[in-house]
Amino acid sequence: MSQVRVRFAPSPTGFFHIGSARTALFNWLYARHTGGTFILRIEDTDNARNSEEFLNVIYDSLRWLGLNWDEGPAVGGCGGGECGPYRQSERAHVYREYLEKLKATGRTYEKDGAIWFKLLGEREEVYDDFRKKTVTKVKTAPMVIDDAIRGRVERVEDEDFVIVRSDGNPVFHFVNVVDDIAMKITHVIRGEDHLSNTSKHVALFEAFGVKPPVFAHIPLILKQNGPGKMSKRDQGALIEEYQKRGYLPEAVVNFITLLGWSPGGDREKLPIEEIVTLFDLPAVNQSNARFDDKKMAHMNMLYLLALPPEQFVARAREYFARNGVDTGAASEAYVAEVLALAQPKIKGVEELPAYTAYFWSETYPTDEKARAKATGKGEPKARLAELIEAVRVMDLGSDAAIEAAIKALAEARGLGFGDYQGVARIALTGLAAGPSITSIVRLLGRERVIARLERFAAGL
RNA sequence: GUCCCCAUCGUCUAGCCCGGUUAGGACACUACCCUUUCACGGUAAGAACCGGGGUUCGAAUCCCCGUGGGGACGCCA
Repeated sequence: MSQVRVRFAPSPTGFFHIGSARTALFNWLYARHTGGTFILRIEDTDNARNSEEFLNVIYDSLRWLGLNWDEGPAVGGCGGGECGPYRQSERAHVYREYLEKLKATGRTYEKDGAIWFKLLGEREEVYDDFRKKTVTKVKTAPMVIDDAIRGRVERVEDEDFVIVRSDGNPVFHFVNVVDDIAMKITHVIRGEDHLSNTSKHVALFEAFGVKPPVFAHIPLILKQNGPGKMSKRDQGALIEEYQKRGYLPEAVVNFITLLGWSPGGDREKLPIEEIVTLFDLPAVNQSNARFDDKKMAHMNMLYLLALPPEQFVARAREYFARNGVDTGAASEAYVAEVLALAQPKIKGVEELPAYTAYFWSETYPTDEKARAKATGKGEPKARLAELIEAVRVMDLGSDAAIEAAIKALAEARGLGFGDYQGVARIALTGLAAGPSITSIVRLLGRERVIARLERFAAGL
């Protein structure tokens, strides 16, 4: 059995979206599963839409997701290889060479300054009512596509098509096939939107006298709301966005793996090594999947929860730095402790700034609804006054000590812990929800706690 | 319009290939439990085999038709 060689061939014409990410991922998984080679090829044949910025987004997103390429543009330790260059804009000489080969077989002709690929068969002029023009139809035998996911698919290709534009630039169908031949690609794993193109590609492979690779057309990702496939403009479509929002790449990878593939049974969260072991083409679904941001967020939470605290803190710090979240004069240890406290409570790192604001500064927003609710019943002023007195002499050395002190206070008055917890929380944090009140008191320290309680009581 | 692909809870899916299940899990939603708030966790509930024909003792599973969804029909990729 020859070595598996797969390629991911994006074109840098826009931001890197989730559909591209999954195509890249499935190619990568298949390469890793089979011990094959994962090639990155940049399809930047001149169309005036390519940009260096988008190219970097591709590199950046792939690396963030952990999809390292074995051959391709040399970036950050990835890439290199025998079949370069890997940017189509640098492969003009290859296309010229293959074009000559094709010309020699008599399968090309010129028309309107462009070079066309000639199909074999009887021809007739037909008026196409849909496209409102006369076209030349060719009676050809159906092209057979051997698809690892869909089985045998037949499609009739019945019109010649352009392979080199009148400006001299070769067209996608041509360069795609030429590069797949030149790079010895064995499996073409791509989105189902290419299935209809595949008959063109098979015709080209045959014209070159090359056995076509195994095709594997994976289902599309549909937009969450409304009809159609996910596009770059849809909510949650861009990989960059998850990166910015502090999602864990492992979680994103795990989630998109599950869009169109399943390890079988009840399992969903599984380490990438295991996905690599279990992944195979025939197990890929044939039906399109609708994107679901809630489930994505849930997967992220699962990974966040499982992260060792030091790692969580490191990621959170990085997020803070990137987003200019100011932790004031807080010490490293204090910041780490606050973040670790938040880890099991939040769904995503992006919630952190709002969730922890009161730990960094004396000016933090107050949730007025929560304030009204917390102070609307009982005797908040009295509870606050009692608490202030208690805190003055309280042992703040541990959560347990604080808890014991508040419980003792409550008991002495025939009240419950909750009678103090509620007002204390809104006074100290401005929020209805958060970490345990004992931890908040301990971390804030006596002075700040008393000051905040007094200030809050004065406002009642 | 033509061609191609697809069809299990609202969503992602297991089961389908190799017919016999109380059709399973997860997200979301609801209730309850845990609890010091909020989460997490736990328990429970609701929720699906697109329709119609076949084949068969028996069909989610095999076949056909319909319908629905998606894609392609560029000198874009």
